[in-house]
Amino acid sequence: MEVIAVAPWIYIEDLKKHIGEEVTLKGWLYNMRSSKKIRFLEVRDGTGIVQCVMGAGDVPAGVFESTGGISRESSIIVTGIVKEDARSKIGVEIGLTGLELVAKAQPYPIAKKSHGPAFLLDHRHLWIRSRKQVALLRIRHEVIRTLRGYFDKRGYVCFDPPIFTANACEGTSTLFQTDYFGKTAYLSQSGQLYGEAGALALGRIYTFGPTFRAEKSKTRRHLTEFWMMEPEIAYLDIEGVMELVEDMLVELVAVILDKRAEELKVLERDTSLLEKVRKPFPRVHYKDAAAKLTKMNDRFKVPFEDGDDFGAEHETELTKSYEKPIFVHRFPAEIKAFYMKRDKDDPQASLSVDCLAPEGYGEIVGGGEREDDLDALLKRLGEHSLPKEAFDWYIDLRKYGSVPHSGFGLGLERTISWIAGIHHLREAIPFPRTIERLTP
RNA sequence: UCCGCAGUAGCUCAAUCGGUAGAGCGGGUGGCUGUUAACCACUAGGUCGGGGGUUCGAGUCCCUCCUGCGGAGCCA
Repeated sequence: MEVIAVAPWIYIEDLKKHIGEEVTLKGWLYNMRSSKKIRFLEVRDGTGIVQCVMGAGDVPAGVFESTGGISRESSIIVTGIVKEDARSKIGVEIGLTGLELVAKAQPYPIAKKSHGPAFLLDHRHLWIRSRKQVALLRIRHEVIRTLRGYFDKRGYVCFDPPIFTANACEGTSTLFQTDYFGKTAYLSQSGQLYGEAGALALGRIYTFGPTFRAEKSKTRRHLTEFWMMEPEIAYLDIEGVMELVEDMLVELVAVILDKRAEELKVLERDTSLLEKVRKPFPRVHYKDAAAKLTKMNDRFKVPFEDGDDFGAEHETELTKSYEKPIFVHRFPAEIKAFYMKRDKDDPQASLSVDCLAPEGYGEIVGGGEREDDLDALLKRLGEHSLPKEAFDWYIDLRKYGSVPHSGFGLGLERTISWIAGIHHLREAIPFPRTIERLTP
């Protein structure tokens, strides 16, 4: 076909800066509607979708006719005049002057009408081209950029922990096991212990990377591979953690509302609920939360008892009475990891805190103050029957200039799901890994 | 590991009391100058998840296995 690529190549997101000009777009055919003498081509280029109008007489001889045979998702390069048009969803459309077919696509598996989740996940590599998935992945990018920026601006150092580890970090979750030159290695379930070493070296750090859990969880809130951001700060206490998490989430939500408004609209997110994410977030003592839940036991399938960890239904019920994220702090030490510091005013309680997102999205942040006393830490390791040798380096941190320190872990996909208002975590990551899914 | 739901055309689903397997989308062919999940006509497309059983007759009832989904536990 004819190539008339003299006009400058631009992206669809920048079209409004070029009204009245002839431009070139390089992308793919998202959809086409045709009649005898006019065709409407929806062209996408990764930054947006624009409708291109081709009248039979607008393009060189033969181009109009051959365009009719172009299948969805064929790659094309088009030239045309950018025009303002009130009928367009994005305010502009293109009057085509030329079209070059780069590669014709075979019949595209993803239909314009609905598909089931299994089919879509089997075609995830193509599904990510769809409008909503593009919006979600752009929000994911903005969340990552904003969170990193939040800590970078405040002098935190990005500190990358190893992914291969020799031992179970917390001794709780089931880990993925792999052969490491004849030794057994595990895939990291958290970078936190390494983050503590980093905080004592650099003052305040954050880790950001993938983590792995071999739990056989089959729910929309679980992946076997997910991303966590884990800040760790020397000389910070539990109150400081809550202030930090609160400030971080308020900034994050504000930035996404501002910079990714278009994407939230594509996802039909009710942003009025996000507008309410302002300081302060309610701080609920575990004891008060437990008392509240015990009174509501008639509505639970699994009754709640003081001292229990929250189940999903308890968590949801607890957050229902608030419009913004809440903190629940000072969980019983017994149900928390060995490294949690005890509350000196209540030795049964740990200086731990979870942040629960509203609308039933559940725990997005968990953290607290770490045990910094050598003897207490050794005692905890014993109580949890963890092998002391494997933690020698971690114990060292208490021998050489131990300080009170705190940190938290933020689950990236859960945070994205909440902000974007999506039903299932698996759409918040390009290629989700679940118990039954290793491909694509 | 436990509980629940589902599996019918490439995809999404329907099929009454057990009685000749259908529709929409997608594909193909043709029509249409403002469509926007475009529309209209025609057309091709089926081992009803596998195995066994009941019955004159099974997509439908029974048993069993497989696969997927949702939830619980655990967690972010």
